Amino acid sequence: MDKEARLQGTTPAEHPEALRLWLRLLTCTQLIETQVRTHLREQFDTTLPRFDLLAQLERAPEGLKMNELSRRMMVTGGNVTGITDQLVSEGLVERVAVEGDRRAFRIKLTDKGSVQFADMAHQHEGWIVDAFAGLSVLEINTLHTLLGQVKAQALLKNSAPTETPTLEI
Amino acid sequence: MDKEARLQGTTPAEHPEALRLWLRLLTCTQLIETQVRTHLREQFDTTLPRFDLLAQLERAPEGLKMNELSRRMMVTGGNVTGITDQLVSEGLVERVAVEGDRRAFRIKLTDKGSVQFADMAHQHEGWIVDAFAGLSVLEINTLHTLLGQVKAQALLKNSAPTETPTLEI
DNA sequence: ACAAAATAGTTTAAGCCTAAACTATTTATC
DNA sequence: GATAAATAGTTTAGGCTTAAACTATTTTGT
Repeated sequence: MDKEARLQGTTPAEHPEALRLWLRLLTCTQLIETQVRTHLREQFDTTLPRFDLLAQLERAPEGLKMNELSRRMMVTGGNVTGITDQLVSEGLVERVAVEGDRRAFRIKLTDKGSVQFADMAHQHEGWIVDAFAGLSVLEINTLHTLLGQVKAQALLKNSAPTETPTLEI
Repeated sequence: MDKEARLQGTTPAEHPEALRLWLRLLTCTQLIETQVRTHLREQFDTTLPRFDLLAQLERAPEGLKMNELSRRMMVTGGNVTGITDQLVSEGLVERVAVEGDRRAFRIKLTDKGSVQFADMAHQHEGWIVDAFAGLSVLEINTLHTLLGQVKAQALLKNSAPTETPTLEI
């Protein structure tokens, strides 16, 4: 928390627009997330974090190390350990030893996991398209661009001086 | 889940923009939320759900019933029970009997809660202003409007046929 | 009036998530 | 080479969240 940030932080009720936007952003995310969670539970008897982990692995055919998964999913390492344990016990992912570093290993999708994820991902895309069905492609892209600026600003603050999360593609 | 929604849902990889936007929306919300949680913990030794509950009460001087709090906070009743219990034990809110309905009561801010919240809310606004410091007021308002359309669409789907959440002001 | 249904709120079991402390291994430094 | 520091991952304690089952009370329908 540097001095400039603290000064900004103490400015009172001067920008009601920002607060209003934040509440709306939160509402939108929460509404869509709730829908996705419900669909995942009802149609696939699974959860969003499990789906997220599989989605990360699907884009990394050679597998990912735990700390890489943790960074990309933007959650703590301990959290990834727990979710991975479950997916391993369900036979959807596996831990593979890393050559030359006995501390680490890579998490990889199994064939079973790969098949199962493909089905879920297909449905998932439909739910998301539905969620934004009220917007034109142009509006969607405008939103994406503006949120890009929000993201850039947030990354400045969000410590992690060495690396940047890549939840997104 | 009506037939039309299912048909839309099965449309494959036709709108990559929607998925991309969703991931970015999620990233932005998560980054800002993490910052707010960290600030609340470090500066006030409290949590976001506790802050949220107080914020709802602050706008309702006459207090709110549990189901009303639950609806506005967009969380389940059981959740509100737990958070309320803590805030009661900290002396920040109180349960007040409702005239003529022995099942219900109102949750109200205590004087202590009111004072404590005022301080937090002031800081909180600063953190949020900082989070959107990369955008002009015009851009903030554009985002707000576009997200309004997202919200409207999400509310259509999000069941709750009788009432609409009001997390926002 | 009374039984059935609805409503207000709580409890329970299970999963998610975090920060902090921990183990094991590797890398850096002298 | 021996020690210190850094890194990879796990464990632990505690809080958040949910869905479903539960208690108590009120409303509805007859």
